[in-house]
Amino acid sequence: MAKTIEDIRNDLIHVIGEKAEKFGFSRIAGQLEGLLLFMNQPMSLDEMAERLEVSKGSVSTNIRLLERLKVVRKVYHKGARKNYYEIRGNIWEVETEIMSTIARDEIARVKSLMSDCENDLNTVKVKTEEENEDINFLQKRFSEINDYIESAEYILNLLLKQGDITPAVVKKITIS
Amino acid sequence: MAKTIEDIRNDLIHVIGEKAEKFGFSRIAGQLEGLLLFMNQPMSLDEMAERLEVSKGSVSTNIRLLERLKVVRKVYHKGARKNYYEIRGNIWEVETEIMSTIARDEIARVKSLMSDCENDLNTVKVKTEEENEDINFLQKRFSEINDYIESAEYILNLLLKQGDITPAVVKKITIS
DNA sequence: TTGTACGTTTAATACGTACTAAACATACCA
DNA sequence: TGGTATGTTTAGTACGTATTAAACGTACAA
Repeated sequence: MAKTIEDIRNDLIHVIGEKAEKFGFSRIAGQLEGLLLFMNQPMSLDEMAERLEVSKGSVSTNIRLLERLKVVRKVYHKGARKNYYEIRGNIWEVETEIMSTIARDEIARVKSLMSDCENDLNTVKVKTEEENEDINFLQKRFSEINDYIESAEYILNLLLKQGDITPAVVKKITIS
Repeated sequence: MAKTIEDIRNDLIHVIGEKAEKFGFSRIAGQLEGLLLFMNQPMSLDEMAERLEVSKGSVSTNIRLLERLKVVRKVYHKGARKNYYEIRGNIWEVETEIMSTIARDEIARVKSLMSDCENDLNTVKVKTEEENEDINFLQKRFSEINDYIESAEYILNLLLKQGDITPAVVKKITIS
């Protein structure tokens, strides 16, 4: 028995839902992204809830998460009280936006905490030779981490500086 | 009251533990990575369990996960029956290994499922004009996704082809 | 062969959190 | 003003899964 278009759409939505879970988002957030990616029309909260068979509350919460992440945006229908949402760009734009948001947040978190640890380490009163070795070792690690963070930021900025990255542009990336 | 070196090490282990959870690993897996990163000596299962105050079973399971991910490796102590583990490289090597593993696995998964969906779409019997538009739209999306995957693979291969990526090398990455 | 020291596996539990249903808030229309 | 249509918040529940404790397997030593 051949699949219908709706069957295939369901499969696609499911794939994106699982992808979302892998990257730390809820299943429904991913399914909403998938739904709007593979429907070529904006949808209301009620329509999305009905289509995915989930509660309206979940749709409300998760669609606003996607809005914050710049994955979807509201689109205004003339004389309609409902909110309609659509995907914000093509797949490349959406995915890189998500990725860079995750990366930026995590880099900021680690950076701040590492800085705290480095400061703490400077206040340690060294008594034994063993302690001294320990401190030197940790300082070597700090230096590695700082290098790593710097590199990650470099790549991130490189990609973000380009306004509109396309697959064609990506192939121009080289290590000279 | 100033912190001791062990206090600072605990903070560091905690940071890495949280990082692991953000990227879909268990807290203990991350804490083990952190522990071995910030101790400058190999440790046995029992030592790790005691130091982190977790069960030995958890350490066993999670350390083998880290071994599979090439984050840690066994190191043989002469005439010792215990297994000792140490971190497998510097922070850059460990982190990029983890990242590229995650990326490679997810790319493979999506690639295979998308291919299935594309095949299914070709078997759909088109009846209405509306259905035809739907199919064209989905095919446009497939093409976007394939481009995206191709780009991701390009970048991944670029990084992996270099045997030993260092922060200095990263700064040579440019979009020409 | 038996005992001991280790690593692994497993059954049960604990825990976080996504999700739902329902109450609530708000805006628009009659 | 009241009534209806919409979106949001929240308290409770369900569910997945990380973790533990204990049983188990295995290899070495005496």
